[in-house]
Amino acid sequence: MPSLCEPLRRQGGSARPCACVMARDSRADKIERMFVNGAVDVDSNESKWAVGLNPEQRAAVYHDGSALMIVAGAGTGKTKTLAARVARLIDDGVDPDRILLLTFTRRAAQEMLDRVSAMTDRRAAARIWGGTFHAIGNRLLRAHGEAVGMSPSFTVLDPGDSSDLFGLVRNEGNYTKSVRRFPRPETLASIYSRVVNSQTSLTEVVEANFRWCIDHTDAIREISKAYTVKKRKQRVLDYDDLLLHWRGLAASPSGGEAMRNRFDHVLIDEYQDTNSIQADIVKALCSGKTQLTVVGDDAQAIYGFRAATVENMWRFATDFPGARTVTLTRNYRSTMPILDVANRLLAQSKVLVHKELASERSGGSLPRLVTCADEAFQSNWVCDEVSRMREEGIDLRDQAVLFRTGHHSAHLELELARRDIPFVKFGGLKFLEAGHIKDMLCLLRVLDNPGDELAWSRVLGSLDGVGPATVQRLFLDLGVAGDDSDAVLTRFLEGDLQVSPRSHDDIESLRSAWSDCRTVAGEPSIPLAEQFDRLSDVCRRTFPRRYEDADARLSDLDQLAVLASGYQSRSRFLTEVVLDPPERTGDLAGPPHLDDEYLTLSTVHSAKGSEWSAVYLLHAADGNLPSDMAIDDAKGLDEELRLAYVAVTRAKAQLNVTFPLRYHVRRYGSDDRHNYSQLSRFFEPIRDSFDVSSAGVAAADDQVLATDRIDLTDEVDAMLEGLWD
DNA sequence: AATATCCGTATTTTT
DNA sequence: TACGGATATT
Repeated sequence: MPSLCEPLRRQGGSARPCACVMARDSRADKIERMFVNGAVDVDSNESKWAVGLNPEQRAAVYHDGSALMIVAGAGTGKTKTLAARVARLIDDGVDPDRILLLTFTRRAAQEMLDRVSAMTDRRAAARIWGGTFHAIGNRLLRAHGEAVGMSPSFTVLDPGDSSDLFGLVRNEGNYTKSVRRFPRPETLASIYSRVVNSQTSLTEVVEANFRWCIDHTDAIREISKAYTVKKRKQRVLDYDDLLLHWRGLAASPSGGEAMRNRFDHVLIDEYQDTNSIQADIVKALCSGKTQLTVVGDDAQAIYGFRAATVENMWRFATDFPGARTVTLTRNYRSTMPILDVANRLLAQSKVLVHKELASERSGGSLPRLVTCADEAFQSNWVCDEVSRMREEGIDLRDQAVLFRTGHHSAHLELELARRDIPFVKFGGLKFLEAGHIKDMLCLLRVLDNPGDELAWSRVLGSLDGVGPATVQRLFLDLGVAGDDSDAVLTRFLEGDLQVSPRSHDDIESLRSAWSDCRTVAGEPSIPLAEQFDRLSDVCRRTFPRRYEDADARLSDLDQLAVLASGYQSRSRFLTEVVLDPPERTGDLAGPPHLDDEYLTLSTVHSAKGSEWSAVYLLHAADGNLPSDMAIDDAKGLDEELRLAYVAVTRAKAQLNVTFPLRYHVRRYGSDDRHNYSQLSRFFEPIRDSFDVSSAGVAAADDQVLATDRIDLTDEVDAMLEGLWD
């Protein structure tokens, strides 16, 4: 729908359209209040996306002609601005199929698209290309990869698969035998990934980030090469390959032209967390007439470990001559006392030019800093406080507990469970890592790509009476490593297999299920949901032997089947589930309870982009935040500081920072070895921005006595008991 | 050749 | 705790 500003906007970026919209501000404010109250019955002459934008946001939304970088501090309405810009483009007549919206997570993409579709034609919004770099890369490679000699039917390896493949290569050479402490498969995979993503030499990467592996550099080089060869042969791509091949496609003469003309607008969120390969892709995409918009905040760059570099932001004007920069500093999320903490944290940075955030919200109570005697006091304090806030009307959904690493919440999780406070944890273990999930996915993967060695070995190894040696022999007999992968499946289904007699039943079950599900002439014979049913039959045979809790795992498969029923094609499902696995642990634990009240537990990394009324930051102790692994390195330390910044800026009204004085040294095990810790060096200098208190510290001596009394009583009782004999 | 059992060792963050 | 690796047992 054409807005009143249409003719003026065409002139691009002038002050006049702004003035024109500003004149309607009081009405816009009223409409925004209606939005907030859930009344969305807006006058149809109003462009919904224009509602409630401040002058800087408006400038970003209306900008036209050159590349645009929006520097958006925390809570300054960057999602709103980007979504409004996309909606404006659509209303201006840009073909939504020619708009590409790249985000950091799938969740962020979905949120953005939801907001866009609320502001403009819903059907148009649904046609936008939105997703992560990896997901979009996957989609484009399947569509255009053939132009550069790629098979469109590649399989995507999840990070676990990559590690397994490294493990395979690692075992084939005799690396582990010669020397002690050879890097583990996951370590090899992360070194490799780091090399690829940072585009620096292996020697440099090992020296800078994996010093403890330095003696094995040559072996790592060999293994990495062998890993690459294996991937190519099996027609599988890992996460990094999706970016590398996309870049290759965009740079190639044949594919590049199609890429440059594919989109009219490319918009990228969280630009501070892109790496140099992603920057190359962006440059290739936007070298023609395509218009680029990026949004980012160098103060929130927290993915350096993944070779992301804020340089991409700092170099933006050089990379894209004539680019315009718009800076958003008005914070609509947090109260000023919270922003004081954020500002004072950022002022400690050695690398950032400090930008002050100013709150548009009045009032607000002082953030609290709580020194806890130990983890138990910390968990108790948080649970008490969460419940108290809930009684005061702040839903659990509007509260979150944040921490630096996944296991920092372990103790709290137990206490929450004990008190029946429901929670979900983000950023912990991925369900893809569960063995039984992999079992099922591998059954599907062989059907999808019979050249996939990893999937074959997992499936074969799960059969009764088949171990490593038999797997090896079957590989040879079937020619799994050969060239014609489809023939491999035929040989398995129809050929004579040399296996022990006790394997026959399992093999027959597998053959029968696979035959029913097999793809014939490009078309699967039965729908995906039925394929799941048939393959579950195989799992029903193998699980009881392999897993103690076979029943629970089988019912997980039912959940997975529900997830799968949303997809028509097997390969689509496999790819999506690898690129976008359910994020919350427990997603498969029971029926979906999305509407339930629950408290959010999240790593700081996974909390990026979210906000809650009340935020609790746990373990704000030196060695945890900053992590002790980053302490020697100035760059790493600065990233930890930004992590603290991201954490505190998630809070809207109530910020609580806690740390236990006494904490267990060992992550595992039940011994009582512990250390005494100090408040994080980031928070120590700004204590006076907090309301400081403690939990259990003054009463520590009493506590010890109380414990002693209990022990003593037990002893006395035990002694007395002996007397009755 | 497969499976059971025991030992020793783990460095954060995620697409 | 959990997993890889080595050794013992079926």
